[in-house]
Amino acid sequence: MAHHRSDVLAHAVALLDAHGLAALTMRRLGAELGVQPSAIYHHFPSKQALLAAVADEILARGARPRTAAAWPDRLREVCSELRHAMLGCTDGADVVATVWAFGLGAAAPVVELEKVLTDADVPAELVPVASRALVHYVFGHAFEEQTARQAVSLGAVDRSLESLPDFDLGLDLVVDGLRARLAGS
Amino acid sequence: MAHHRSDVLAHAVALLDAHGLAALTMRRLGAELGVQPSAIYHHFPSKQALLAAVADEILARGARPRTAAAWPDRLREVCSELRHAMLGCTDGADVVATVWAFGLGAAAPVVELEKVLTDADVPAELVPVASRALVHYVFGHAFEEQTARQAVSLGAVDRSLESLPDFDLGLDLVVDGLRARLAGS
DNA sequence: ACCTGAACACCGTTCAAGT
DNA sequence: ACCTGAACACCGTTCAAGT
Repeated sequence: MAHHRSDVLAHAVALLDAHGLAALTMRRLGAELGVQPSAIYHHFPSKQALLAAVADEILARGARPRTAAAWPDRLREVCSELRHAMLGCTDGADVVATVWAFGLGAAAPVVELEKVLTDADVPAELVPVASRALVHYVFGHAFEEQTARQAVSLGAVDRSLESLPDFDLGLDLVVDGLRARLAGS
Repeated sequence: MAHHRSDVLAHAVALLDAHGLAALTMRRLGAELGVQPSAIYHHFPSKQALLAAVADEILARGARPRTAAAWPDRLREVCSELRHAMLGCTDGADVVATVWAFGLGAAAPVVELEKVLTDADVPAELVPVASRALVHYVFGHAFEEQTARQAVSLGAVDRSLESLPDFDLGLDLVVDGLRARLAGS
């Protein structure tokens, strides 16, 4: 039977979540779909394009309602959603951060952060810097957490995970820095 | 003629810098050394172990003298050195961040940041959070900058690089957040 | 100590051809 | 529109054997 782009994408996300990025292979994905590897190229021009769609799907699945009113809380809401969306899928942080850095997708969180900052009357020249500083922190934190957990479970390293720093506290450091800058202007 | 571990490592770094992570292959590295791929396993137990050594070497080559006295400047000095060390080698940010997250190496910058923070009488429970927030920012920023540059030069995407945010300004956001927290205690 | 040679179990991508 | 089958040019890793 014939598949659609959405079928291929759904199976790709399922494969990623079940067995990690190393297992998300055009050949394994083909096998999962009962199809030759080359058939996937009818739906996606390259593996990179497939991964970009996977990254967007991971973010879409992590969407949550917005409730906060004050801008610091709105920033925390967006960052927290981004973090949980990535942690919700095996190797999610790696995939999303890479796709975003390549400029191929996963841009929604940054766009939303920029909107929140603009709404908060943050000076225009500070908006891109601040929004990027926030996502750099979120990506870095989630990537470390996810990778360290895998390293331990693979037995590659005997690292204590208790000392993994608190996400919210570090985030507040950036938010507070921004707040201090606003108060001073 | 026989090679030493240091020869293999030097050729690995040269290969990475010249052609990127995708080209740093056990087979290509063997060819570069005039040796069978399997010979490399005499010097490194796995490619992961080789990459860990490469990451440490990238950091070692980027070492600079320390001159700052005040703790905010000392933090900036360490972060700036880390950033330039990674940007100084093709795919350096990717390699260093991944090795560090796996807990296999590249730990020196975090250790040094923790020392600076401790010297500055930052509360002990804040030291690991703050040092990690700083490296998460530096890794995220450098990875984006390096990856975006590659994407553009590969023609994979037509993204303006002018809007790449200023590194120091974003870093000051985190430092200021830390400063605000100290003043409040 | 350092390396060869061969094998095993894989990759992404292309492309003519089929339905 | 969606897929097959075969090919091309690769991967990391293991292991017995050589010097």
